[in-house]
Amino acid sequence: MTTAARTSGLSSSLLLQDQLCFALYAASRAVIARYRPLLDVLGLTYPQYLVMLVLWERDQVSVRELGTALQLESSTLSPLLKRLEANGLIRRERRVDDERSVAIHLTEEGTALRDKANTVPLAIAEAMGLTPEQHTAAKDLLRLLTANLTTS
Amino acid sequence: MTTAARTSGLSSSLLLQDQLCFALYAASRAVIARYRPLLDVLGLTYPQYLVMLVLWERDQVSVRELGTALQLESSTLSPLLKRLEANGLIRRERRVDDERSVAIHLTEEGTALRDKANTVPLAIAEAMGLTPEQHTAAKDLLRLLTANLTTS
DNA sequence: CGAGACTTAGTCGTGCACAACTTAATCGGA
DNA sequence: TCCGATTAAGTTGTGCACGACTAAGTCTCG
Repeated sequence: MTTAARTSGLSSSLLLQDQLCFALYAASRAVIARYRPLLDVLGLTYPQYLVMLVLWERDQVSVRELGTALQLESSTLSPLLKRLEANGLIRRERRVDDERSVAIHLTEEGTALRDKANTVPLAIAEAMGLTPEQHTAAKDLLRLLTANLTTS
Repeated sequence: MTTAARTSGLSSSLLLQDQLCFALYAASRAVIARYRPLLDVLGLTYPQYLVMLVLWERDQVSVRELGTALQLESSTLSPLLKRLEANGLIRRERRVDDERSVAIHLTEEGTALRDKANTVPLAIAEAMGLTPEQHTAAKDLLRLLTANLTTS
């Protein structure tokens, strides 16, 4: 343990409750659990919902672009996208200009689902029960953390 | 959208990057990805590591107690514990006083692994790159968030 | 031009995560 | 006492996540 870490109070113990990593893991699952009943109504899982968020924002994205946005591998996305296609929410088509690439675009049904999803973010935000300041602080800290962990 | 939410800037948009939930999900996976190479050396996955943390803290816990500590179902823990047992780190024995319950306890090998794991928390804390204040603030916010989400 | 390097999706295997359910043991009150 | 309710662990099925790998298309440079 470095002097800096010891004097700063940075946890280097093996106690579960000391660990930020566990707080993160537990919080993430708790949030997803809160989403579940709301997303069940829409016929979506949580990762599927995230894919739909990207598509509602910008249609016609490649699998690779989705992976960049969500930080997911094609080995995760390919089966997930197949399920979304089987459920009639998206279609997948090889790009004409680059046949390695697959363009994902919304069906009419997929586009329409956006209206039903409109109430979800606020319902979750309210269930989180954080003040606006806490909400912003948490988001900023988590983004910083992710950036630190992925850019080195 | 309530007036409070609108004026406070609480996100009710469907933009991926606005969402605390996504920041949380991405950060959690980024942390686990950082752990992976360190835990590979110990022959553990991340959830297995969490179980070992509990056992290093207090041996002889039931599956139920593990589930309470880690917020995991027996349907997640039972197969995980089987793998830990197959790897020689733990043993499972039915309690004599209550045969519904299974006591999990460390083997010699499982106990010994603790020494090798000692360097892990600090390595992760340093990779996170947060100041002690940010680290504490993040932990506190995530605990508050989890508490709010699970107690209502 | 043409061969090797690179890129893009996708498959496969392993290990969570969780809902729904089952089995077995224990408890608790009439 | 005994029987219904409760509790503990485990099974099964579905859907991520990710590493390792494959197949096919594109690029690049000699």
